[in-house]
Amino acid sequence: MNSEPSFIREKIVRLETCCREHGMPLTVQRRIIMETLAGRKDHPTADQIYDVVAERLPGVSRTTVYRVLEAFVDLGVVNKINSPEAKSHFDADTSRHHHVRCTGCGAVADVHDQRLNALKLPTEHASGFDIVDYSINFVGTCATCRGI
Amino acid sequence: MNSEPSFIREKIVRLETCCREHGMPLTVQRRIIMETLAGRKDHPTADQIYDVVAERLPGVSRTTVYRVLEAFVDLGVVNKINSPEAKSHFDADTSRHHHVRCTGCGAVADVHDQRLNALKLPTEHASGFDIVDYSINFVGTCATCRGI
DNA sequence: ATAATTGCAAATAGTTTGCACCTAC
DNA sequence: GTAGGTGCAAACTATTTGCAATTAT
Repeated sequence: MNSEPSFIREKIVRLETCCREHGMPLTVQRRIIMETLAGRKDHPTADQIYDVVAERLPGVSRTTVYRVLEAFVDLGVVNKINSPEAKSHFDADTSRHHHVRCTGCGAVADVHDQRLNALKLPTEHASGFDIVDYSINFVGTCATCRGI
Repeated sequence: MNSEPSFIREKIVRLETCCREHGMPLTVQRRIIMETLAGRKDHPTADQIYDVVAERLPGVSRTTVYRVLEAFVDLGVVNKINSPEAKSHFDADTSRHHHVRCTGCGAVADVHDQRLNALKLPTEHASGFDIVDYSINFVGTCATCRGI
């Protein structure tokens, strides 16, 4: 219908590089799963991605979607997001950013705020952890759940 | 063997109050599940709690442990912790604190640091969320996984 | 007394695995 | 050509549900 947005293209290019570096073939499945995930601003579950992918690629296996997403996480091109629900959510945006979760409906939105990216890492923490990164989970209520 | 540590007693007292306020009977199961969870510094899963509780209370049902923990979360006396694994972890410490997760083995430790509790909440966020709280997930490597 | 909770058994949701066939390089 | 990926069916893990029996207040 129309040409692909540039941020999706960039993600695919990065994936191509990554796959080549790791001797992993870039299959149709991998390409389409990445295009699908990169095109979304929410943080879909594996199953939600599967549903969309299955339309463009009839016959894909749910298994493949799970495996490919896991592979992307291992490659570092996709992040797995913690959620109080049982299922995993995925995010193709691997730059440092944070999330707000609505206590009402569970919706998640990104929080991009430079001031939050300068947190001083607690180095040499008491329990002996070597801390390298962080992300903040904000908790609140979304506009819909506040009844606005 | 010995008397119960005071922080466990305090938790139980708080639970008693909470149950009374909500017209919920304080059953043996609830008491023991709370004692078990409050006595631990790691962040056990429902199943891990079940295993311990089952020793003191032969015949408890796994179902009950799941239900009771969920009830505690609803009461606000226990927190459910997000984890990249499929299973939920629980924490009887509901004061504001943060967590570090080891990328190697998945171990989680608490991070208590006053300086991290003064973060300015992004109010009236672009996406219309009303933000009321937050917690920080640090990511790093634990001493064991660093091979120390 | 009685309203709520518990235990059981069975169901469900999400995810993983083993293996034969297929495909990108 | 060949290493690695994919699809299928079945297994598995974590969690939930309906319901009759039980218990705290």
